[in-house]
This record gives sequence, C-alpha cells and structure tokens, in this order.
Amino acid sequence: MDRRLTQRGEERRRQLMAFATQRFAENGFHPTSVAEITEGLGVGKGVFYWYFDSKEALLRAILADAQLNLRRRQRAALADAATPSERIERGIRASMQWSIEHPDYFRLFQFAATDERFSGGLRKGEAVAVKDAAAHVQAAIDAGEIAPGDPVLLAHALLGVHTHLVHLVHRGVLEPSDEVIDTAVGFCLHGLLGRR
Amino acid sequence: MDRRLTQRGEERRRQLMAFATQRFAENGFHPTSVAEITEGLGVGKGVFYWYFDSKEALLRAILADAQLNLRRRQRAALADAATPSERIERGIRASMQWSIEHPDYFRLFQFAATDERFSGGLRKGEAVAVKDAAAHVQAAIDAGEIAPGDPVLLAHALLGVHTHLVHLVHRGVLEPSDEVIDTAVGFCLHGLLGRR
DNA sequence: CCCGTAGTTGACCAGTCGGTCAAGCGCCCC
DNA sequence: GGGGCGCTTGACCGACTGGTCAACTACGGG
Repeated sequence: MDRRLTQRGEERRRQLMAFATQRFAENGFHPTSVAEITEGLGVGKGVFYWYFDSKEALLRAILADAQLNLRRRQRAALADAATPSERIERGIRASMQWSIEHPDYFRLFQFAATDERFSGGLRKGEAVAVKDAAAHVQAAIDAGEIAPGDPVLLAHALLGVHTHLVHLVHRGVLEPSDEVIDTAVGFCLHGLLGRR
Repeated sequence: MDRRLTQRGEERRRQLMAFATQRFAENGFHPTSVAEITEGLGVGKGVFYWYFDSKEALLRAILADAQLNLRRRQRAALADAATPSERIERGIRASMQWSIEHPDYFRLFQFAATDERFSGGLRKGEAVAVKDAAAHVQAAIDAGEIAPGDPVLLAHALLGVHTHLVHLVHRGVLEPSDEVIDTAVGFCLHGLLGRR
C-alpha cells in the first residue's frame, strides 16, 4: 500500500493509527474490529482499506512507529554521557521514562511479543537496542567498571527489570515516581548484595 | 459448571485442557476456535460445553492449574534452605527451571498478562509469590545480608529478570543451560558493579 | 469552470465464531 | 436386562468478522 497522500490523507492516516492504538491497547487487538475503528472516527469502512492493507498491517505500522519513537529518545539520552556505565544508566532511565509516558505503546509491545505474526518485527528493534546496550556493558567491562560476564545476557537482564517495573507502574501497583527508576538503576548496577 | 465427573470424565477434561494449552500457546487464544479444539480431539462440539462454561473459562482453568503447579515447585525448592539469601536464590532457580520446562504455560501467562479478562486471576498468584519473595528479601535485609531497600520492589525486579531471560530461552536466543540461570542469580544478587 | 485523482461511502460477501440443544449412546448399578 | 445418568453428537443459530467494490464526492491545478 504505497499511496501518494495529500496532507489531508496523512492526517487521516495518523487519526486511524492513533485511535486504533487506543482501542488495541484497551480492548486487545483481536477483539477490536475494523468496523469499531472506523465507526469511532465516524467514517466509512472503506477509508480504513484506503490507508492499510489489513488490520494486521495497521498494527505493524503502529509498532514500527512506536519503536522509531523510542529509539530516538534513547539516542538523545546517550548523547552527553561520558563513561560506559553512565551510558547504561541513562539508557535505562530514558527507556523507563518513555515507557511510562506511553502506556498504550507499551501494552502493544507486550501483546505483540506474544504473537508470532508481530513478534518478528519487534525482534529486530529489540536486537539493535540490546546490541547497543551490550556494547556499553562490554566497554564497561573493558574499562574495569564492572565485573566480566556475557554482555548480551546482562543487557537482557537490564531489559527484564525495565519491562517488569514499567508494567507495574501501568498496573497502578507502583507510583510513576523517580524512586522506581532509581531503584531499577540501583538494582541493575548493584544487585541485592552490593553496597549502595 | 460444577459437574460430578466419573474417572472417564476427569480424563476427558484433562485432555481438553492439555490440547487447548498446546493450541493456545502455539496459535494464540483468540485465533484458536472451540471447534479446532474439539476436532483436534475427534469429539463433538457439545463435549466442550459439557466441561466448560466458555472458552474464557477454559483458559482460566488452565491458568489456575499452571499457577498451582508452579507454586508447588517453588514451595518444595525452599524447603531445605538455611539463610534468607539462600531462599531467594533457590526461589529464582526453581521458578526459572519450571518456566523453562513448561514453555506453553509460560506463553499463556505472558498472553494472559496482556488481557484484562485474565490478568486479574494471575495477579493474585503473582502477588502471593512476590509477597513470599519480599518476605525473604526483608529477612535478608534484617539479617544484614543485603543492603536496605523496598523489598516488594526488589522482589519484582527479580521477577523481571526471571521472566525476560526465560522468554529468551523459549525464543531460542539462549541455550536452556544452567549458565543462564547462574547469570540471572548472579545479576540479581550482585548487579553489574558487584564483585563475583 | 472543468477534469483528474485523492478520498469516501456503505451495502454486500463468504466465512467463522461462540454457544445451544434435542436427541441418542454406553457404562454401571440395581 | 432395564433404568438412569454421565457423556456425546452435530446440525443449527444469530451475531459478527475482515475485506471488497462500484459509485460517489471534494478538492487542487490548469
């Protein structure tokens, strides 16, 4: 579906994606019908298929958009960090802040990870992010800042802490405060036994 | 649906749950139809509704079963642990081993967490597990084994590491070796900066 | 003012879904 | 061997699904 879109068309496309994001996040992808989306926007059903090949393609577009957004934020956060471990910390903070600010995107990521039709697309983005983080971990090991270990595995462990704690914030179990992020960073850097 | 079941009935019920677990894990809950389940077992559709009120009720039953199974394993693992931090370590190991051995259940947990219709049921179980873990963390703090901090938050961080690394094993990114579990334990106890 | 193309409409389609039910089967106990 | 209950059958239902399409409108450039 490569269509030449006017400004009006771009706007409509954005509307569809924004509204669908909301509905998918709230009701789930499968239970949300195409009709529900078009009716919610007060437009005919054909509009949907003017902009997207299928409901599946729509979700893929939303996910790609969200990933791009997140990556930009991460890049910006790392810009002015001096040491490798400082980069790691800033990466964690930026990711958590973004995830807390975008609960809908976060939920969609979570769902997409459970469905093979979408998880493939996520993998690439996640792989890049992990590779980046792993590089910083490796650099920190080389610089003697942290103990040796498999950098990829450790980078994934960071991701696990990030994901789970953000999930709790969205569930309302935790306040979306800096304390959560501080604890996450502290846990990742020092673990349970490390000094504070 | 409280039915008096004969041995044959119990067996049929177990068959339905086992087969559905497989299909739900592979294809997803929504895309798997009730007809697909009954046809896969070579029985009429009415059989399904003899044992379960709805497709939703079936998944709930499966999830409850899996949770019970997991909790039993955890309890057993903690039985002969002396110190609080040893309990924490054993808890992590037992959970990871169980999750690696039961990829279908694990996938179902992951999906259920994304759907409000099911996540409520999981919460209770998770809350109990976290409360247990948090109690051990608190005990470890009191014993001076680890630095002070919010025990519930820290327990959730453990859970996050566990979940994400197990996920990677199921995706084939990591080998299901003890090394993964060792790294997870090491990371949780020492973080990145701690000595090994 | 008109024409081409971007955008829109909504009835329509074939198929699927979760769930129901009247009827029948088969095992077990009396 | 017969009655009863646990279990099974599969046609059937209404609702709804993702997706199509011929006809139509609106708007910008010439």
